Amino acid sequence: MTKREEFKQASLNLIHKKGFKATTIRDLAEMMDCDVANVYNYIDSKQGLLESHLFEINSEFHTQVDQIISSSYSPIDKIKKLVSVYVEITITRPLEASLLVNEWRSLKEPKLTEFIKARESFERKVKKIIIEGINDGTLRQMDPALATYSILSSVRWLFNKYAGKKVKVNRIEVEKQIIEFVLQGIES
Amino acid sequence: MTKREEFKQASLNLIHKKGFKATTIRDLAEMMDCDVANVYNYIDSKQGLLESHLFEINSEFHTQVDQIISSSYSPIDKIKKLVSVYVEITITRPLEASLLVNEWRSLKEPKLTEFIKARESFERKVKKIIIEGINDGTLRQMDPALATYSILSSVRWLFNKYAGKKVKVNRIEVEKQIIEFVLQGIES
DNA sequence: TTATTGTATCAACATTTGTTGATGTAAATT
DNA sequence: AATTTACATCAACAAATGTTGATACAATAA
Repeated sequence: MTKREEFKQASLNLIHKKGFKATTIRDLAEMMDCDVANVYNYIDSKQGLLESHLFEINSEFHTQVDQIISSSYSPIDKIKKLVSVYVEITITRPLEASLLVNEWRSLKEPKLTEFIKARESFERKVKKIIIEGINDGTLRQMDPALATYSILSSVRWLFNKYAGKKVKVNRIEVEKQIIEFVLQGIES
Repeated sequence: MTKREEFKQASLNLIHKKGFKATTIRDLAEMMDCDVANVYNYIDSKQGLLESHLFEINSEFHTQVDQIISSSYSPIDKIKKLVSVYVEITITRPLEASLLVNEWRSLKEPKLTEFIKARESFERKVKKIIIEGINDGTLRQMDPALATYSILSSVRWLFNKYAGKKVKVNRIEVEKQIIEFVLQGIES
C-alpha cells in the first residue's frame, strides 16, 4: 500500500473518531508519524480531503441506486434492493458510510449545495417508488414523505452499530431483518 | 423576556444552523448585537453552553421516558407512548431535539461519557420492552437489538423535517403515521 | 545521465478563537 | 441611601490552526 493510500485510510479513521472539524492537520500528521507540512503531500487542503472522501462514496452509492431505480423491479422489490445496497455499503465501508451521515454538514459552498441537491434528488426518487407502490396497492395508504423518511432513517442508523466496531455480522441476516421491519413492522 | 433568555434562544438557533463547533463566541455576540466580552455575562464558557442545552432537554426527555417504562402499559402501548413523547418533544422543541441528535459529539469528558451512558441506559430500557413483547407474543420474533435501533432511528429523523422549518404539523397525525409504520410496516 | 516523482524537514505566517481584566452605568432590591 | 444585579465597552492575550516556501534526498522513469 502506497503512503498516499495509507494516509487516506488513516484520515478516514481519525475523522470518524474525532469528527472532521475536530480533526486537525497536526492530528493527521501525528497519526502518520510525519511532519505537519508533509500532510500537504497527500492533500490540497483540509476541505479538499473531506470533499474527496464524501463525493467518492456518494457517487458510488448513487450509481448503484440509479441502477435499481431504472430497473423493472416492482416497487416493493426496489425497496428491498435499496436496503440491500445500503447494508452492503455500510458493512463493507462503514467509515465512509458514517462520514456520509455525519460530516456532510462540514462541507462549504458550493460543495455543500451540491451534496444537498444530490441527496434531495435521491429522496425524491425513493418517494416516487413509494407512491407507485401505494397506487398499485402493494403498499399501505400512507403519507409518502413520511414513509420515505422513515425507511431511510431505518437504514441509515446502521453505521452506528458497525462503524469502528469489530463486530462480525451476517450481512444477509441484517438485510433480512431490516427488510422485514420496513415491510411488516414489529407487530406479530 | 429577559436578555438572558433571549440569548439562550438565539444561541439555540445559531448552533442549530451552523453546528456547535462552527459557532463562535463572536457569532453569538453579533447575533445579540453586543460586544464579544458581553457574551460571558450569559455563559460560563462555550462548552458550558452546550452542556446546559443538552442536559436540560435530555433530563426532561428521560424523565418522561422513565414514567412510561415503569407504567403498567403493555409493551406495545409503551412503544406507542414512547413515539408519542418523541414526537411531542420534536415538534414543540425542535431545535433542542436536533441538538440532542447532532451535537452531543462535541461534549468533552467527563460530560461526554455521562451523556453516552444515559443514552445507552435508555436504549437498554427500550430493548427490554421489545424482549417482553416478543416473549408474550405481541411482537414478531426478531433480533431485539436491531428492532430497538430501527424503531429509535425511525423517530429520531423527525427533527430533520421540523427543526428550523415553519411547517405547521398535526402532531396527532404524525404520531399515528409513525406508530403505524413501526408496528405494521409499509406493506398492505 | 537527466528529469521527475514521492517523501522528508524546518521555520514561519496570518487568522481565528476562547477567554479575561478592568471599568462603567443604569435599574432593581435591600 | 446603599448595595447588589444586569448589562455594556474596550483592549488584549495565549493557544490553536490551516497553510506556505525553501530546501533536500532517494528512487524511478526518460
